Amino acid sequence: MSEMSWTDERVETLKTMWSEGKSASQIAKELGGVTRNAVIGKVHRLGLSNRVGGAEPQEEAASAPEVVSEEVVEPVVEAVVAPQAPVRPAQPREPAVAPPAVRAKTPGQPQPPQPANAEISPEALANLAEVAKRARRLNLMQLTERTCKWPVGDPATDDFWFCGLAAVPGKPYCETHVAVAFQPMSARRDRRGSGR
DNA sequence: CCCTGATTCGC
DNA sequence: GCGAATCAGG
Repeated sequence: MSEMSWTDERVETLKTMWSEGKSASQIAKELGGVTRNAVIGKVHRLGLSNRVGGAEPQEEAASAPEVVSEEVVEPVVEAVVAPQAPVRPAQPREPAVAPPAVRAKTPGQPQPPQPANAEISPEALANLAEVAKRARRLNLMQLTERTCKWPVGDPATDDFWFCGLAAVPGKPYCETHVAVAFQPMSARRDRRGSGR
């Protein structure tokens, strides 16, 4: 049944879809009975090869922008982020408890327990509270390679700072924070008894 | 490995 | 003219 051929109608569909930026495989699927190679081959024979630029328009989804006008290049000034914003630490060699999962927004809300304490050893927890007092409370700009970059508080408020104590060489945090950030997998497992 | 289009060449 | 196979690239 069906000698699948390039009828006027099918060619029209091809032209339309191709000009709309659809990929050869998409068109082939739509037409049915042909492979993307067939579509590409036909496209070339029809002379409507390159539509724009070259090959990348992988986009296209539910919402089709329908670009009918010219493209307007507007200068976008990206926000200049800190030199080495450490909020998302370095390489948790093992697992590492994420630092005080810096809350996105929680204005006016105090943040007593920084990390989800449930996973931290009592010792570390104690030091944590104590070190908070000694913390130098540095801001982003004051951080250096040798300062502890453990974030404290809500970044959205002015009640936000970094520990700033002497960091362990090679690590982004001071000893106390390294202890909570880089916990061996085993240690964490031990501490969590229940669950699922 | 998934995908894209481009080319080749026997049919 | 057609399109599978192949190539070149992301």
